[in-house]
Amino acid sequence: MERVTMADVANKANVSKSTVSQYINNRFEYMSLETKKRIECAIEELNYQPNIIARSLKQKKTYTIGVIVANILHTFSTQVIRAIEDECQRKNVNVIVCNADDQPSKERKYIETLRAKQVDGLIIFPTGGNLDLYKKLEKSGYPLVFVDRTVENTDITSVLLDNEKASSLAVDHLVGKGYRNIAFLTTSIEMNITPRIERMDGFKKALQKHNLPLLEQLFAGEEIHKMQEKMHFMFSQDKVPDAIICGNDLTLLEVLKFCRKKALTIPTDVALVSIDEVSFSEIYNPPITVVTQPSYEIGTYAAQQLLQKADEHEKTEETIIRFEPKLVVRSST
Amino acid sequence: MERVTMADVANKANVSKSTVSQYINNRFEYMSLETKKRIECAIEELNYQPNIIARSLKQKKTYTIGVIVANILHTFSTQVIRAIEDECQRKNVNVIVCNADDQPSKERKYIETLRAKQVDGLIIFPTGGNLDLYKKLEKSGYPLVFVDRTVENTDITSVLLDNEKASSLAVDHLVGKGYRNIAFLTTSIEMNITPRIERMDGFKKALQKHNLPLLEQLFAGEEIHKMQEKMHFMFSQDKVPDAIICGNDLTLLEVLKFCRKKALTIPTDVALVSIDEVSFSEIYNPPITVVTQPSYEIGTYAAQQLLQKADEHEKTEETIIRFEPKLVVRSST
DNA sequence: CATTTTTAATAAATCGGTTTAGTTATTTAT
DNA sequence: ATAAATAACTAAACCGATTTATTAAAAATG
Repeated sequence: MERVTMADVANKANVSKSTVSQYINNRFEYMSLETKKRIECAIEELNYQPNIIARSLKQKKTYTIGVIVANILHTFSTQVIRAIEDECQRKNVNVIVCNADDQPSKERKYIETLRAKQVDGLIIFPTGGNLDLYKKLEKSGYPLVFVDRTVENTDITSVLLDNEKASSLAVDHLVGKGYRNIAFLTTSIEMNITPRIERMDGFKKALQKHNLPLLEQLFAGEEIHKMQEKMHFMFSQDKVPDAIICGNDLTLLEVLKFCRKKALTIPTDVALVSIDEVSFSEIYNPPITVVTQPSYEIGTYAAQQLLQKADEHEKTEETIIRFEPKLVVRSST
Repeated sequence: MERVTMADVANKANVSKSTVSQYINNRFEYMSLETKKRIECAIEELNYQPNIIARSLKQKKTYTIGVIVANILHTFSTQVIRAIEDECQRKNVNVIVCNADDQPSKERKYIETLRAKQVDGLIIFPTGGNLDLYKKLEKSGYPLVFVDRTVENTDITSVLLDNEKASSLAVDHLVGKGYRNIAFLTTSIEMNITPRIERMDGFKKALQKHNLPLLEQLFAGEEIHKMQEKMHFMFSQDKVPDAIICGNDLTLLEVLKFCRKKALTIPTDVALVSIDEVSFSEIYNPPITVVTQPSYEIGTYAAQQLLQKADEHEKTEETIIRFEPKLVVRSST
């Protein structure tokens, strides 16, 4: 347990700490070959490993970034995180992931502890509930990138999907297939969460584009545990939907649960399109048509943006970067 | 960006750094109420936040643990991680999660960088490929807990499922339902990975218990990308399986893919039991019978064990802790 | 009133590195 | 032969906290 320090190495090799430090940082210019070898041996023998904490303190860099995800349960979140981690590993940066569980208070706490831990920057899937903090971070020039969602009244770089287009792709496809009573369902839109709002808007615009009526009972943003009830209501109206667009993966699960309960056959009783990919879309009976996000690209791009900011400490010009959704047609439509 | 330090607060409040430190650590005993208030104000005004890096350096504690998961793609892994994070949050400890991607070299690298980062302990889903390092850590008394897998020739605390029982539950159930040609399929068993080996063994023992023959062609541990081929082979033999036990969730996905390709109806053509829960088991057509692990309990327990070791720095007595699997019968059998 | 104890606070060492400004000794240039 | 340049190092300050030993003043005790 007794850790070996640089001083121990210096002693053993009969040089000063400074020289060992030079060695550790691969600055061999001012060091004889003989010295270099002695240090090498000492490190080997003592099994020395530098204390990164000490280095971080002096250098004011931790080579660590934080990721605060609003809700880790979304498949999209996990994929983006995966991409961020890969990109950071390439750049030799560590990642600490925190899940805010959709609670602004948790998000706030994580932002604060991660800053206290001196992480070099933050990638946040913002809950939207901490505008003051976001602004404070922005003003202080702290490296910050938003993913999946934007926050109004800030100029923080945000990397996200062209959500309206995603809805439009789904609607175009369904209309093309002859469906006319298209419903749109998503998780709660109370909190002004970008993708939900934009996908809903995109849905409405797309319906208008096709000259389809906008029926109140055919779209809803509802909390997950009230969704069954909501669908029950939808299907008890006179205009029963012949197709449903699920605003995200969690919604899809609820819709499938409902279909199973009501013994609705897909796609004959009702067609289904999910925005966001799910693990089982290909192997489900029937396989499910989805609009996918390029989540890996989004994550990679976000990480690159952040690392660039953390490195150069300059603002990058663009503030909102949109990625293109893609329709993958399967048998649920 | 210019960070406020304790010295700044001390200046503003007209006290020494020491006193501010006492304040930060809630040791108000030797401090007048007046001083306390002055410090409070100064902190408020300057918006001071302690630098945890500096604290860690002195205290030799980072209040951070590392989790190195062999393969993050398993549902089980993500659930365990979730539990670990929850437990650690309760104890005000941060978690850094790393994915070794089943590669011992990556695992080694992560162990080393996390140690260099001075994390207070490690929870590892071991790849099994770094015995020397495991032993070194064990010998040095470094807090360490294994999850999901054990490693032979070490006495490192391991928290895992009673895997043999899991297989036995599945077999008992299938035999009870009248299935006789039961196949067992899992991902590669080359690397001696505990759950795969034990589940396979459990499967064989259970067959023997029921006096069923052990047919070579009805069990396999195969790499994921060769699995379709393997199943093709299985189903081209004279004794075609009437039931398949999937050794884990990734295997289940492959089996379902195969069933879809070959238009096999579940459970009439072939019954299915999956060891490990998946997100879609309830909503699949048909819903899938699974043997679940108490992954949340496993994760919580592992975290508790580790935090205890990190705190008290004593060995806990038990080395292998097994949790009970549970059969959840659905319509795939 | 002198002495001890308690209270309230501080100076300085420390953690384990990095970095800057020197210091020798040797070599090269003048 | 002397000055300048270079090679090969090192001492000491520093990062921002914690902690130990110490001090000065006030309060309690005999």
